[in-house]
Amino acid sequence: MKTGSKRADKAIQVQIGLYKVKNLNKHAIIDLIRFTPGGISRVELARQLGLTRAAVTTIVNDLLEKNIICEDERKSAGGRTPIVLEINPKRGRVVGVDIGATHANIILADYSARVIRDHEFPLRIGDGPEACLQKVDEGLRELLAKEGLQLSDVSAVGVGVPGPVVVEVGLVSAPPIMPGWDNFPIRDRLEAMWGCPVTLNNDAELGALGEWAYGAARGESNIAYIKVGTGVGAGLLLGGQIYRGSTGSAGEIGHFTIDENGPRCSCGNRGCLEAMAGGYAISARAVQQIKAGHRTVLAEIDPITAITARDVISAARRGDLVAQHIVIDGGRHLGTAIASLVNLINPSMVIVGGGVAQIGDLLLEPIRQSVKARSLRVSSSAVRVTEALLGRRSSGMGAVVQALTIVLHELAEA
Amino acid sequence: MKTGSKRADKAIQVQIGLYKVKNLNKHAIIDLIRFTPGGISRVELARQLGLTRAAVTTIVNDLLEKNIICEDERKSAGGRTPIVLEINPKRGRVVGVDIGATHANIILADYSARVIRDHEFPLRIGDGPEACLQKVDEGLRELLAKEGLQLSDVSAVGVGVPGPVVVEVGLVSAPPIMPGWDNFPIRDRLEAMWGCPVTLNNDAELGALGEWAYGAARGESNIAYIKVGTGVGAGLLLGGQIYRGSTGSAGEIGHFTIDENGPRCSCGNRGCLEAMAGGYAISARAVQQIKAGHRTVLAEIDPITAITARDVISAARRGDLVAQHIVIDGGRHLGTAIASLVNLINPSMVIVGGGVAQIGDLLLEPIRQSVKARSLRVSSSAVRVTEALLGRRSSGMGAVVQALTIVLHELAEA
DNA sequence: ATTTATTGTCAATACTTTTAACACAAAATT
DNA sequence: AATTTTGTGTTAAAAGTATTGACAATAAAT
Repeated sequence: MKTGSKRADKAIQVQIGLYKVKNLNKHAIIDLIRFTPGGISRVELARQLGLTRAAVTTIVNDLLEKNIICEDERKSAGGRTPIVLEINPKRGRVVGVDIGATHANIILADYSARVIRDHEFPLRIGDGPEACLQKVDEGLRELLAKEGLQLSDVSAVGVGVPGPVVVEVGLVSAPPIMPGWDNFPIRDRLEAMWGCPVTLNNDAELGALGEWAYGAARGESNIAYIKVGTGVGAGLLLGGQIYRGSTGSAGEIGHFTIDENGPRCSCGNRGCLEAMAGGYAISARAVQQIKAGHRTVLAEIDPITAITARDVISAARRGDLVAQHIVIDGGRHLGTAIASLVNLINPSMVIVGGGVAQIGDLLLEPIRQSVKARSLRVSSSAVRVTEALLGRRSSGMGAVVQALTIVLHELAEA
Repeated sequence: MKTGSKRADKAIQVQIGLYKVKNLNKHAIIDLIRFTPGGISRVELARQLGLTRAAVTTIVNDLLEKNIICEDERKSAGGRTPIVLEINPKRGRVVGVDIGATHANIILADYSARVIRDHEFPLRIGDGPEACLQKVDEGLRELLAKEGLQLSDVSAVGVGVPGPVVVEVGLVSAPPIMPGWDNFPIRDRLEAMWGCPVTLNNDAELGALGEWAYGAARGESNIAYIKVGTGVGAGLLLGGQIYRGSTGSAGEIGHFTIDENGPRCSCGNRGCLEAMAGGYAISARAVQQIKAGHRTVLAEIDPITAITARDVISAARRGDLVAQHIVIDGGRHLGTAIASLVNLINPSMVIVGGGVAQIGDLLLEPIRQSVKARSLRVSSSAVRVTEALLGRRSSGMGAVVQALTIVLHELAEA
């Protein structure tokens, strides 16, 4: 019947969070601009969103007026040179914080998500929220000071933590590895401290988001980011959106049963992935190998109970055979779990990140082999298993994405 | 700035397929009407979709004019009696077909998805597409004849098959248990045979959809439907939508590795779920028990190699202890796989359906126990494990939902 | 009978998008 | 060098969809 008012098909695909659906197309345009590397022209926007050029022009003019985007370089084509639109980087700054089990990472970025400066420092999640958030606060102030900036120069902050997050409220619920944080009002506390909007998310989720936005998974719709650190967790991005499940604890593959008769896990079960391939399992395995008399540079560490997964990794990288075997075995177990994930989720990409992932193919190859062997051909042939392109910054960049999501859509609405 | 043209928040959540996003709110209203049991008033529509009553009135009037919906009964409330809107059942009929490994099920339903008549008959998927589709065609014609109807009285048909479906094209790709069907143009063939639109989907997906629309999972957003039959497969409904993965093969839990050293599976690996809890595994286990000298009514079947999973189930239901133990063991293995699914997906509900599921708690209890023991508390305490409310008709009703989705939104667009 | 609460409609208005015509710019062709 | 082709971006009028705010309808409570 009527033909008018056509809403963009892809608008729904493009959107990240659940921002107000008012001005759907305006938000879709913002997102398409920010997630297209090198900017995008009006015509291309129109094509991808199924809108007319005229409609795009009006919306774009509005965004230009508000100084959210800017017309930048030009690229040659067939006809008239298109004007490339980008998010205006000079408009302001946001911060992404990735709080891990043993380290925290703070990233200061401009509105087009370019890193201005970042800072990583040790921190023990077990010290509880008060002490940790204190340290993060200090770290942030320090970072800002180095750039001659103040907290008031930051428009929003995204924060990632290694536990199940109730996003709407901004706290973690029943986290396995964050003693003392249960139900602590993390977001509210930080908003009070910093005087700007804060979003709290799970770190693996943010890893997936970061890699999707600026890393290895650009343009993919169904991906899993595997964070291999002290624990093992997955962040899922399904149908173009972060998937959190019904209570925010989706992606907990650390306690996948891999061997019903395997070693005991801290959760009480046997043969959990974490008990067989996590950071603790890796160092424990090293100790065991040394005691069994295998020759390795790791034996020089004293006491041997102080051996960390990091030590094993770096020994493996330097060619230590025992360490390499430990890593390869870990990869095989990881692969078994990832194979199940691939069978269930059928992603187009699996990205391995986190501390342990820095070794690259030594870990990836056994994973790929297990996945190929253990998952259905339809799924395994459709999936690429790669390492995180953003390295240790995946989650931090995901946090930046979330911060920018708040800021940009807020600005557009105003 | 502007206030006008507010699109409904929930619209995106409500939508099932990816129908044209033009007239977004009209489609959202149709869906909300069809999936609200007992109908829904204009005011309630406005509330749930975030629209004004006036806007709803105009859209509803349009739908009334087109005879898609009707004003039906009335319910008392506080003030003026609301007028309840429902899909007009008299407007036409659709058909849902569930093609399984050993049986097919055809459902004839009116536009408000009420079953007019259904028909189940044996069929071997291994006979290939030509023979099977022939049989389905005969079955449908027979069914229609009994109601004095013809094919031209059917507006659309939804079809489910037990393999990975490429929905856009309407065929299966590399199905593990559908020899001869690979790349056969199922949808095109059926459309040519029946002269009406046909959608092809995976049967487990349809099970999830059917239970979500009219069964145990009404109102839930993240569910898994586990189809336990000859094989084991899961249908996922995540974020209110069917989730198919990147190549349409999501939900293949049949080859989850449960025990790295378990029995060989037809897929070449060891310890797959299907090899430990599928229909074949169950009957094989029964034979083994009989040979080991255990007393069971199943021993009366001659030859014992002819024992089917159905026989074991019915024996278990009638109290045979050996059969019950076999079922319980199967449930435990299923539970292990489901626990991994729960950890990864964090659904609010897991629905167990398919042939084997008819025994109820005898199978469900061991599943519940395994899930509770093997998945994180955050997730396991949020999930309810129940049996399919629609019984053997879950997938067929899902197919009806798909058929209606085509028809109703097509009518609304015209 | 009157008040109160809730449902549904109508006309005027506002906002967003389309339509259709045109201006602009660069490459390909004559 | 002039012309054509192709592609990009703008503008004004028209169409479509939703909001606003006033009002009518209807049932329960007082």
